[in-house]
Amino acid sequence: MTSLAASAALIGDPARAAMLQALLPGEALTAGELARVAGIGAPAASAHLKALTEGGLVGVHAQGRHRYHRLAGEEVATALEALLALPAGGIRAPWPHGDALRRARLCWGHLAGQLGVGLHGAMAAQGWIAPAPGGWQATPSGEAALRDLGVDLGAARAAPRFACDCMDWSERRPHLAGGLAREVTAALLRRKWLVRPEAASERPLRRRLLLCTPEGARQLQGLGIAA
Amino acid sequence: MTSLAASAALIGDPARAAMLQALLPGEALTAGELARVAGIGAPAASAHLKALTEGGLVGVHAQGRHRYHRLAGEEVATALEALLALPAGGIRAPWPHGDALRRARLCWGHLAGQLGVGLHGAMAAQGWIAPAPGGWQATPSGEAALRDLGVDLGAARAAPRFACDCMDWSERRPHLAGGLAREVTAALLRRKWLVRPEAASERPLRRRLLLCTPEGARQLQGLGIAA
DNA sequence: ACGACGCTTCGTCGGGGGGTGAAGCGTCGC
DNA sequence: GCGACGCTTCACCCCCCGACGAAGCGTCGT
Repeated sequence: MTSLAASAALIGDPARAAMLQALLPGEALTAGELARVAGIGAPAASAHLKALTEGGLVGVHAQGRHRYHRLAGEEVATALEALLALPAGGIRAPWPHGDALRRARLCWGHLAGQLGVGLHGAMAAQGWIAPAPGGWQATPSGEAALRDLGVDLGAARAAPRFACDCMDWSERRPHLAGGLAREVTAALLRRKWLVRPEAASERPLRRRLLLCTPEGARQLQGLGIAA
Repeated sequence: MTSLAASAALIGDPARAAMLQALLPGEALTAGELARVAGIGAPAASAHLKALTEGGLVGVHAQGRHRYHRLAGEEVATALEALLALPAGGIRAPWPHGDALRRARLCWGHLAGQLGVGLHGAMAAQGWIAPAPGGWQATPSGEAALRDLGVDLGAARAAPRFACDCMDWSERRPHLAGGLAREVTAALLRRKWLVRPEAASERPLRRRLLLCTPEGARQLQGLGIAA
């Protein structure tokens, strides 16, 4: 079996693909979480994760009775994103976890989903951020606008990365990540433009759900972010 | 089935992967050629090609009783290259077609394989070529050196693309493509540094084999190309 | 020390997908 | 027009892979 076929076959199983997609944002997830994401039982998930690990696509880190899995490297994320960019039969498969999660959710503490991608585009379009080596920097006018929004730029700069792209698995386009993205998200939550649902379900994906308030929708639309 | 799993599963079959790999350089191949490359019968190849076409990975062009297949687009090549860059079990699978083909072969009329990749690196390292939008340009000193080699730069510039990168599937690194690469290869063949084997086998891959003469190995080594 | 919990391994089963051979269809060459 | 040729479709078979249940192992909480 050639290397190409082996790698692709590893990703090509629906359960493994769901796991990898869940790992794409960079978070490390436990075997149980990945089993629920993939919609399979623990034994099947264990077998899949073993295959992914032995295939060099996933790295494992044992911590107590949990085993945390993450993508093995940058090339793996690159390959997954390249595959996500393919037409795949021409029809975008419906995302099984509902529209709400696709609309807005947390990804490493920052906003992802339609709103995350929209926010990224709007910030770039309005000149709040400009490309910089390894990511983005804030422009002077952007700093002023962000401060008006209540963003703590000092906290944002304290993060290891100020602002960089993070592939959004539901939108297939990058949203903003890094300290800036986290602080912007925090500011939007403080302003109650976004809220976390009351009863966070036990399902890991649901725990990341964000809801956009009517006031938030109005304000974000005013900033040029498509509702 | 999510889009990721569907695309990857399409590539993940050994026969389909072999076909896609054969199409990676950009050449259009007939169903029969692809069947031989994949080592399967015509019916199986037909089914695989139908799946690849319906999946949007491959495009078809009927010409007489032949049906020519090529990769559907740039994104497909990108995805394949990203997958080829993965460790795939940590071990590079042995290339079943022998070392000779990996060492030097034709790819769209230009040199590929170890020598192709090495030539590309040497030309860049010695400042013969410099990055340009969409590919490479020849520097003044490079033009002189190339003319000394007997390269017809006029013919090279007449090609639709002068010089650009082409992913080398055996080396996993780019070699030089475009009009310049084709003319350089022609010059090396004229100088008998490279020769085509006497009896070109009927197997399509063997038809592209190039052999490096002792004189050629010496000369190329003098140019900084690893033997 | 005991049970609860997370995860893995083993054994077993079932379904789907890839393979071939035979047949059918359209195109090329004499 | 006839066979040769390239390719596709059809029917069929078989193997492999992924699912689950039960059991085992190690870790955490009390």
